[in-house]
Amino acid sequence: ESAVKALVDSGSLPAEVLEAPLEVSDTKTPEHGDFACNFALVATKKAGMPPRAIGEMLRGQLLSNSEIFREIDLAGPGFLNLKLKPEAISQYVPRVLAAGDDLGKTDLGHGEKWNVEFVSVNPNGPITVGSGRGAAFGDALCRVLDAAGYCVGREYYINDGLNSQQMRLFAQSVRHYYREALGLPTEFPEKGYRGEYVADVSRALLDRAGQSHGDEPTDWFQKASQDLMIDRQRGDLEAARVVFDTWFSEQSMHDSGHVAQQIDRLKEKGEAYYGVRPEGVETDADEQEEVSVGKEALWLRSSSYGDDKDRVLVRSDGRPAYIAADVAYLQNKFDRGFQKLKLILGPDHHGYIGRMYAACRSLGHTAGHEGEFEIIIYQVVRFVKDGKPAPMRKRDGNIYELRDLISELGAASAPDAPLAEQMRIGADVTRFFYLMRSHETHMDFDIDLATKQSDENPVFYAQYAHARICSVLSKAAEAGITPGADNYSLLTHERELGLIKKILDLPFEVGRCVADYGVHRLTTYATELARTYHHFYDQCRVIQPEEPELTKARVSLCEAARIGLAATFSLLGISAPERM
RNA sequence: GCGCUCGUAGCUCAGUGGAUAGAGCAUCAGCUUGCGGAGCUGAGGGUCGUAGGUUCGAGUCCUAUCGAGCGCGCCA
Repeated sequence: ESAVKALVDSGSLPAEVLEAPLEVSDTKTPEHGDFACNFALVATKKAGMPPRAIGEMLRGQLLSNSEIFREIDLAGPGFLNLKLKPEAISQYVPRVLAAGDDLGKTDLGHGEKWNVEFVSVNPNGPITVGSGRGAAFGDALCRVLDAAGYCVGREYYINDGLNSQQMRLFAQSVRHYYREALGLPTEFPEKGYRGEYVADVSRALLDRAGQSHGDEPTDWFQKASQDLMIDRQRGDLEAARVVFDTWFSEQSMHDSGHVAQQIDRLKEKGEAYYGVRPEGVETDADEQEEVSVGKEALWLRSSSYGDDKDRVLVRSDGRPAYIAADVAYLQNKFDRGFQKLKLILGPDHHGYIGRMYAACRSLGHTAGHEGEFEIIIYQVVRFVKDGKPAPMRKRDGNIYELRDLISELGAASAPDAPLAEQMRIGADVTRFFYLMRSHETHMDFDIDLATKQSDENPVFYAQYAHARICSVLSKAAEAGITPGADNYSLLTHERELGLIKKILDLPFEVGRCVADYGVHRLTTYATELARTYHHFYDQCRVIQPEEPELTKARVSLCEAARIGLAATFSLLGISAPERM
């Protein structure tokens, strides 16, 4: 940049070129040097000169007053290929050692308070493999945001509203099994929940609360079975190493009057009105009946904030609709001091974005990628098991649970290991597989393949590199050599320098993940870093008694690579084993 | 019908408007007096769905179109 300025100052280039963006990027092939600069191409129009002429001037300027460039080539249509002196690269090794576990951390976020809500599965079933993707993605994103200097609150919203029809149906299903176990007259509710876990809940209820509740109303069963289900969900998520700071109850906002308060506020602001469904919109039979009674629902003016249509806030029978609690919940998060709200939702929530953004705007807040509130949708993951798609619905009783996926993958990878070790490995593999793909792309998760081929799993490839380094380091330690060297300029081998550059990419990758939430890049990075280490290891023998200085420098580089791998694993929520 | 997402190697998928589009798996051929061979080296494999457009330059941005998935309730 200063080189460009100098050229402008000296009159060689017109001032307009300062408006052109200056970019320096990695190169794809080694012969293109360490970094490439396309400025000459970008600036050619502004300068009114051919790109190669600009490039030549820039090259001369950079070489004349720089101590870090070894060589600069002008290539192709006008790329500047910058080659750094080895010392300029190797000097970063001690900095990585000094950073240690903090490698990759930045202060991009300046401690800004962010709320990230994810998973938030209704408390009427265990965590499924479908929600597992959201769990792994949300958790990894939080880890990345933490590392980037944001103050992150991880939140789980419990849909425990007593007016929820789904939850009432679930409670009635539990009640049926409970009464059945006691021999009381009962009938399975229409469209009730049939999964095995429903009977589990009723049995747990018998254990915990005793046999005297057969005549309790649905409310009682809803509260009791919710609590049991939430405990189970929490356990499922912990098996995947996903933990939350806050488990927030929807019902608590109804109880405290917060929901009613926010509804009143919207009415006062003129954001809501009483009325019947607009003409020309289809209504079903039940609704016709209700409307004919002459009662009116309260509508939110969401269409004036970008939504397709207005939404019912309070039903004509006086019960608040689901979105009322959502509005109140949004406001509640802002009231708790969060500056930005992120909501991670599954692929069946596309239709949700418009109304939620509208609701947010009606509260006087901004929404969207740059706004105070943003919804991030992850795409479907399809599971193939025993050669056919695995169903994940809750009501057909055939649930594929996240917990089972973890234990299956763990058991397949290490059949002889103790259970705890299997669960650790299973969590590693499960998380890595979920995170390998961009959250915004559809993905297939082939269980048969993941279990059969687990030996050649990319997660083991990366972890193996870490274990290998640990082995080398302990071997070095036996010989009295620990990380830390006097002369890092001995690191001049192409693969040594390549490894250092790859380690230094980590903070850059973290920054990109924050920008577009593409945390899957870290799995790619982990694989690349592991490969770069294997390449180095293959050609550069680390421990050489006859070369004590070089050995010390290389041991230090090994430690730097270990730090880089461990930091990446930590961001992904994957373990960094010292032995495999 | 409307909206969102996706379409890249046999399969699953990476790819920051840049140079010869990459990885894993699968297939084939090699590498070990030595620090962990769960590794390394090499080969084959591509009309980036299709057609236009934007520009010095498009897998990437825009438009259209075809195909696949998901969503569109006074359910949550």
